[in-house]
Amino acid sequence: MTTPDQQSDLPAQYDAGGTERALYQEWEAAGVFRADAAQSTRSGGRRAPYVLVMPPPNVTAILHVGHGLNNTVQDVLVRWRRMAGDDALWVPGTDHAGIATQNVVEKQLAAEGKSRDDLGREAFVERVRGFADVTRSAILEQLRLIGSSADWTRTAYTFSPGLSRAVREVFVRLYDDGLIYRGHRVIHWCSRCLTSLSDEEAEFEDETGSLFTVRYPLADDPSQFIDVATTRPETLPGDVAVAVHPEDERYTAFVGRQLRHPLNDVLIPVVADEYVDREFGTGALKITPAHDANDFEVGRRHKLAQPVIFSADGHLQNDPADGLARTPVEIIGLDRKAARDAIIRLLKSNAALIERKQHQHAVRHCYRCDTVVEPRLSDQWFVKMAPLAKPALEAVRDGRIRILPERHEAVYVHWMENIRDWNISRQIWWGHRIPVWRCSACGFEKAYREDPVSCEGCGAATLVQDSDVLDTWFSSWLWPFSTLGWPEQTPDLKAFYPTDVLVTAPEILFFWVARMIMAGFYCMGEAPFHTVYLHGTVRDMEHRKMSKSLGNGIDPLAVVEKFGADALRYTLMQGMGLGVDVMLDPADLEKSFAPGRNFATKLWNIGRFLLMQVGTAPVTPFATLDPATFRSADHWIIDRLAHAVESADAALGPARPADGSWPSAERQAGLRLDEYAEAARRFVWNELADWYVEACKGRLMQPGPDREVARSILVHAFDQALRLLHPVMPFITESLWRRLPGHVEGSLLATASWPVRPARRTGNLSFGILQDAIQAIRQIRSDYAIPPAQIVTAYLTGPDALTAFVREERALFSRMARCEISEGAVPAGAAAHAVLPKGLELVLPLAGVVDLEKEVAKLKNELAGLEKQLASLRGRLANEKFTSKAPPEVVDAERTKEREWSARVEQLLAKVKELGG
RNA sequence: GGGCGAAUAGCUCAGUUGGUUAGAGCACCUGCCUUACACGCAGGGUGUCGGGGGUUCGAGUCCCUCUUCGCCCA
Repeated sequence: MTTPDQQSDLPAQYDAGGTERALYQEWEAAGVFRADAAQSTRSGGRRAPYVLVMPPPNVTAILHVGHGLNNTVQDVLVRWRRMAGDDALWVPGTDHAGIATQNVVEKQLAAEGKSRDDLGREAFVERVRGFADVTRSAILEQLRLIGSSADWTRTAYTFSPGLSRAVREVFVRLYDDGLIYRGHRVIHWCSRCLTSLSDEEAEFEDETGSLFTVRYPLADDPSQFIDVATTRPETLPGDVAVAVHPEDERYTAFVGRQLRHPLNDVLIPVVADEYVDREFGTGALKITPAHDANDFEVGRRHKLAQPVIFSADGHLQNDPADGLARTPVEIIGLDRKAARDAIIRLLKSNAALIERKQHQHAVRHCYRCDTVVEPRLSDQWFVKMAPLAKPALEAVRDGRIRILPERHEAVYVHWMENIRDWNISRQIWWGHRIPVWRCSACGFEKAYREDPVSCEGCGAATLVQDSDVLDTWFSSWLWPFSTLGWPEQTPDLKAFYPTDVLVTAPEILFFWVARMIMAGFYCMGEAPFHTVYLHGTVRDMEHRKMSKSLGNGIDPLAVVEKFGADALRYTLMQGMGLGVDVMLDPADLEKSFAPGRNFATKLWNIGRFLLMQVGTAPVTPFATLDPATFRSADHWIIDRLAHAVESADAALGPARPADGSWPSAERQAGLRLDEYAEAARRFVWNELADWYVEACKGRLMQPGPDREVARSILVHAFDQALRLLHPVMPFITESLWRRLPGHVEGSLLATASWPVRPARRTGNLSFGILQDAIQAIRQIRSDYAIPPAQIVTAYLTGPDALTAFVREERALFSRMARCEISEGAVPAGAAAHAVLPKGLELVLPLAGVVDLEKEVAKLKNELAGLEKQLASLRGRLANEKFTSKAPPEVVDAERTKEREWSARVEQLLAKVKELGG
């Protein structure tokens, strides 16, 4: 019964803002998010470890809705497993983001009119460190506002002393194993960031450029020439040869002869090389070894010079080591764009430019600043990847690691099979400095775990440390174990490695995920996780990625502010099929987040009503109820609960492979967060609220044993529903759960047990008949526009067992259908008819309202559709080929269907006849 | 240029080894402020499963082909 106290305790509107912060603090204070290494089964404890490592956001980042999505997925998983009794750990942290962070600070300096060179390396690094220390915690703080239940006591940072030690340790091991080498190679160079980039950091963008045809005359006979096609005339000064295909008859006579370069008169040879594509352009290729990776290889094969004709910041020069004046004086010092225009002019004046036409091609850009990448010859440190890739490839092939959605596995395998060495040098200052020292006296070189004092080779104190720093990913690839203390053999490392699921975006499959797998095998001898879950991207209504430059982003904290964290989380999860992008409208947050907001409000109202109806008096524990005292609705809701728990479990799990490797049947199972959210929502809204709560309304008004059964089951079903929903809507469920009668002071839903599926009851499941009857009456009411306030009367015919059952539940029936059941004989005259399964019929005499013709037409319409289907079904059953070839169970099912349809056709025919149709 | 994938309701997507009258959410239409909720309740499916061909007793599902689109890689 309602008490004034409770009503004031439960405001009509759920106040997310006033609730969430306090609840979060309560969880943290209670240590809910802290994992205990000693409890892990790997440490002799009794709980299975379940571990996620958070993809570390950049220190420069602020929370965007992509982070919201990524972290909500992880939080749902970790909260689910925590409730399921696992030793659940979610490791949070941040990434020092070398190039990005250095760029931000350099911009700050530029605003002050300074450069990093003005400060010098040490002071600059200190300045960046100061900046990063301030920004680092901001995004983690924001993650708390969306409810992330990460273990903040274990917060990691790629540039912390501990993780830096891990970086140095793995560098030295790889160096000593011969897997790190320094190479003189053509790499991707960003002439704005002044650093090299890995293949992954130099991203392709399609561009419309030009394809130029340039004429190179023979040195000893200027009347003969070769026309060469190029997209990059600015590299012409660096040409050292022209290559043709050895089997290209057009050029056979030229091979071995000298050409006069049209720009600088330098003599260059014609070489034959199979790399040349005869179909492309003129079939002749200019070779610029220092500014094209393929040309570099061709140059090596033919022992050609490698002049570097661009300075580090992208201006034309003569290579000081080359000795030849290849670059015309008047264009020295021009940047690449100006150089191109100038060279085109020069070629035109020499009549050497033969043709210029539009050309579509993919051009690499710096992933940080979007500058066009310059291939450039330089000394860089590389990791030899093939040996590392081998076990990482095997693990995915044999199912120790699965990648969801499955199609990404093929992408992974393809990349791994064609893996290229990894350029890990960056010519910047913010990052882990390469721990290699070289003796300027004797040339001795070695990688050191501890800074050396003097040269091991000659004893002189002339060691100099390499000036490059490491690619940031060289620290993030250690993340699953460096965060747990590696290379120390810590209790955490023992208890929590390997981790379970890696949740991230597909864009960094190669950058990060693949490399983590390789590092896991190299350092730990074991895969770092058994599942890679690649989720979709948040996009706007035009399917564009959300980005700062487009201004189409959504601030998740604004959403939290407006609708609460639960609304944000639920909306993201319900819209997120496996690998499917989430579409949100930045211009209309109301509409975008309506699913979460509406459901949160609905849940609050269900709770409010249910708790008021049930009251505070003690409730009989569900487990002690005697099912013999259940009404049909009780059996039904328990059955629906069982189904909901089963669906949620099937959508989320299995949590891990049973034997260390995924059997093919489970390889793509689970992690359907949208299906989990929908299963829980359906139970709460469409079953518990729409039917069961309504069905209980009458029962709760009359004291007695039946009221106690209803109270008990209401409380039980709602308790289970809140548990089911807690991972996706942690705040509102927690605040409702503690108000349930019988709640033990101080106990938290966040640590309550995950629902266990009740045994499916085979007993009384006849509630469905009532639902059919109620819906049929509602439909008739709607068809004839009967005002809701008007109570109608129905006459019941059909098998005795069914009519008796409906009469037994007449109170519920009349409440939900607003329809009384009459005991008398069906009166003559116009009436509406509900023809239900199993021979049950409801007749509603609605004098003056029912249109007999309309009624007959409705029945005939249904009859026509059914007869058509039945004819096709009978045709199939009459086909001897079908009955002999189809599996017996299929044929049986079709026969059963034929009987049911026939019965309904009979019923409808009789009805039409009765109505004189 | 190479690889992977997609095309099902207005939108975003499910649809298991081929076997119900092809489903869900959102949107939409109609009627309702029915004593928790209009951020709600009740009722309603709005579809040539991209086109064509084939295999089969049976195809949204398998094969071929065409068209369109997306992603990754060079």
